[in-house]
Amino acid sequence: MTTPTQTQDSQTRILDAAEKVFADYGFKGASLRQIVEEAKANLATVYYHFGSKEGLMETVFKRRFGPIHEEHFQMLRRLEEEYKGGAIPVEKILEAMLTPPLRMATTPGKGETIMRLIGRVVTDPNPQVQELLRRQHRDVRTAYLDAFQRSVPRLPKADLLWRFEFCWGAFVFVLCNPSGIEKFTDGMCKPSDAGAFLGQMVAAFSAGLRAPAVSKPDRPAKRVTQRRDT
Amino acid sequence: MTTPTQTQDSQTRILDAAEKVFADYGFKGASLRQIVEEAKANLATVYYHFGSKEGLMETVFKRRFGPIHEEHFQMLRRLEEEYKGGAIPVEKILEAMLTPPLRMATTPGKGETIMRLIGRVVTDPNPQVQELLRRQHRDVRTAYLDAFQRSVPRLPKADLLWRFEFCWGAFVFVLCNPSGIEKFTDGMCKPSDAGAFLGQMVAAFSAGLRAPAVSKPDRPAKRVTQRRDT
DNA sequence: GTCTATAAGGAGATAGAC
DNA sequence: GTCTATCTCCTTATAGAC
Repeated sequence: MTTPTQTQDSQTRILDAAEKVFADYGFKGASLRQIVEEAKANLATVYYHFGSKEGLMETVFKRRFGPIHEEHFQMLRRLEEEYKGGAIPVEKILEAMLTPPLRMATTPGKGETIMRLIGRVVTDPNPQVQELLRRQHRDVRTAYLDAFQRSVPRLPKADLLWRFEFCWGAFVFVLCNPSGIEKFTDGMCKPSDAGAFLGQMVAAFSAGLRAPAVSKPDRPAKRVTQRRDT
Repeated sequence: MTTPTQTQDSQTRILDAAEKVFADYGFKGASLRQIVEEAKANLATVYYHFGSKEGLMETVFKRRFGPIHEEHFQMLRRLEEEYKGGAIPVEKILEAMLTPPLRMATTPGKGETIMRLIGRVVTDPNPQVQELLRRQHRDVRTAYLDAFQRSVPRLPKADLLWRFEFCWGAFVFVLCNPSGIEKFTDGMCKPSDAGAFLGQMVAAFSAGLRAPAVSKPDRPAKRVTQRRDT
């Protein structure tokens, strides 16, 4: 046992500090010196543990986004079992999609920081950041898109894709600047209240996803054994 | 007349270049040296014309956001005349709110850059940037919120505010990374097609705004001349 | 493993010649 | 008005003592 009264090891302190500073200033805007000052650690320690600024960023992301990623699949699998492969109501899919990040983003004490980190990362201009993120979330994305497609089968694919992007965009926009949202709405919207946030998202986007189609209907998949034009 | 065959003066070249580099890398991520290289201008020219990096940023924003701001009010005023101060359909308000930035963001040649600039700026972590932006758009925000409130009077204020943020968030999320959206949707969503983008936004969010309420009904404003509890 | 000292380069901003 | 040279500060990263 190593000095039981010490709060945390330097590695964890640096990760916590990095998470905070990245959330505040973005990847480029955050400096390692700010981070180690906040962490009460030494600059060289960062390089010893994480190799580089980019390595630190990867570790910061993995710590939070890894569990979210796993829970995403768990929740969707559970829904698919419950509905036995049939259509799942859009409300349930939306809940399953938004709950994992929301749960992580309301971790006691660090909730607001994690919330802002998610929003910051998703909208970060740095291609390194974008690549890292999209690579990990591509399979989640397609899994949820498939579920939605089965749930609103008559909605053209293009419409579904637009509305899916809108939903995700609205969500991360609020995550980006939760205290700003609260301020500009005179406290009537509190993103820190995960239940209210989720309820509002589900209400708005289940209606949005069920709205009438805009595009022309998808051309149905060709049937090999049948012909229409004879 | 000054050398008629020269394409543009240095001021304009710098503004164009800055717009591009800010859109690509954000305010902090963009360096003046990158900008002047792109503009084929001299570093000192930036300071001569704009005073500082922040001054350059302000000018870049004003050039694009000023006209958008004016058109916002024009379109809303025209709608209010047309409907003589009564309720305007939410579809019309949404159109009036999204058309000015979309028109600007589809300027021939520079459309994609301006689009990304808007998205980048709105989600930029820098407080300077945020302050500058919100100060100019606060009055537009309240004007459109008022219009929506009259259009869906039975919707609780809190619900309206949430949905308004969702709408704005979805919009700027797409603006942030239009080519990414197009790529991840296999070309089925083209943000550069302003008509399609607008149509999809209006369809999704007019339904979202008309969705059933989530919060309890607002307490009606007190009437001075009347009492309910006697 | 931990820390100090420092390298090497990029940033914003300015002085001063022309 | 325009440009070169430079100042000063801050950045990521590393070498090497303990």
